Amino acid sequence: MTDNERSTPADRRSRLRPGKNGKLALGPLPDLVGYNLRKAQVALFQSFQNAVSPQDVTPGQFGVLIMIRENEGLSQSDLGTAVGIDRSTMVAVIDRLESRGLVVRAPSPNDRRSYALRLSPEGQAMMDDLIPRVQAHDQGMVKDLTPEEQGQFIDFLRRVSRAK
Amino acid sequence: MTDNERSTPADRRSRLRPGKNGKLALGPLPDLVGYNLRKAQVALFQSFQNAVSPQDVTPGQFGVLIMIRENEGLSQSDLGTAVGIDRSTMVAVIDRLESRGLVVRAPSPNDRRSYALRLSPEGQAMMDDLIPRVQAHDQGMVKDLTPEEQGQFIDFLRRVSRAK
DNA sequence: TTACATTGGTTGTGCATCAAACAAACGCCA
DNA sequence: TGGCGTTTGTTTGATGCACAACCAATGTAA
Repeated sequence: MTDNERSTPADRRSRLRPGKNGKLALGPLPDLVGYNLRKAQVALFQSFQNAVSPQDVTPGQFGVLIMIRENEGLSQSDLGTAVGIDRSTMVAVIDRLESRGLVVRAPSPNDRRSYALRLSPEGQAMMDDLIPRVQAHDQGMVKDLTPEEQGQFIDFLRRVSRAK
Repeated sequence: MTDNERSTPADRRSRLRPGKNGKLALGPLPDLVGYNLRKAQVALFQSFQNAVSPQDVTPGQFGVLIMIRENEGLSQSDLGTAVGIDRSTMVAVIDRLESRGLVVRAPSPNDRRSYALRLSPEGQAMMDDLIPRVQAHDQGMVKDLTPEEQGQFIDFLRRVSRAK
């Protein structure tokens, strides 16, 4: 069963090592929505990295920065709720953005426990540069879909997100 | 600019804290395919966890286990290439599956550097149980889509994955 | 006002990911 | 047969994310 009865080196690489030929069996995976969703997300993530370089921002960080930009003064917890990540996770996220000089943790005027987050001038400048590039990249991701299909696609994604 | 000119506690929570009302501005995010893709993926991930409990397998681990099941004896590197994760990442992934008794690292008969991975009997039994449940869960994710829409959706996802 | 519940941020743990560097093993070729 | 480049698995260090436990600040109700 372990396909190891041949001898020549060529055979070992070409026929007995299916991985080298990209001929691995995938079983039920290709028919699963989840598998294809995951693959699309991975592809998007990687090309996103490429599109925003040399800024080195992840899609998640981009979302966080957008939310801070659009809602100045919000707290880490509210931000986490909005973008769907845990508030304890948010600590390290903001740590990194703050250490890069993009985000400022100002004391909240109403609540001494929380911070009022805002973009630094550098963060604002970076986002002004980044947003159009991210939008262009996003268009590139669906360039093989007609405008009508693009609308359907986003609609499907939203309906799947809601389907718990 | 920092919306902190009001006074009453009620105001602070109800009007000055948009997060509490779910009324945070989202800026350009909702129109980005990537944002919606990401959200759908998060939703799927969480409901997947729920659907396979108490087995405690992530979508990524499920993919790895399927590939091992369908391609007995493949190496960690080939497996990583197939599922799109780095071979250094694969070390810890297999470590965990092996420590749970699901996967066996057998010595490769041709190559003393590599392992021939296969499922243990426990791993096979678990997958026999898990695969139908994952397929049912997958159907549940798209239950709000008509069969035709489901086909379109998977088609769109594949085209997006290919669009580098 | 005091006691209890809730909230905000932090720390610690664990998982998943990649890049870089390395030793052992392998393959090719002179 | 030997040497050299390549491949495999590993380790280390970094980022990213989740959850539980914790403490301090805040809110609320008796």
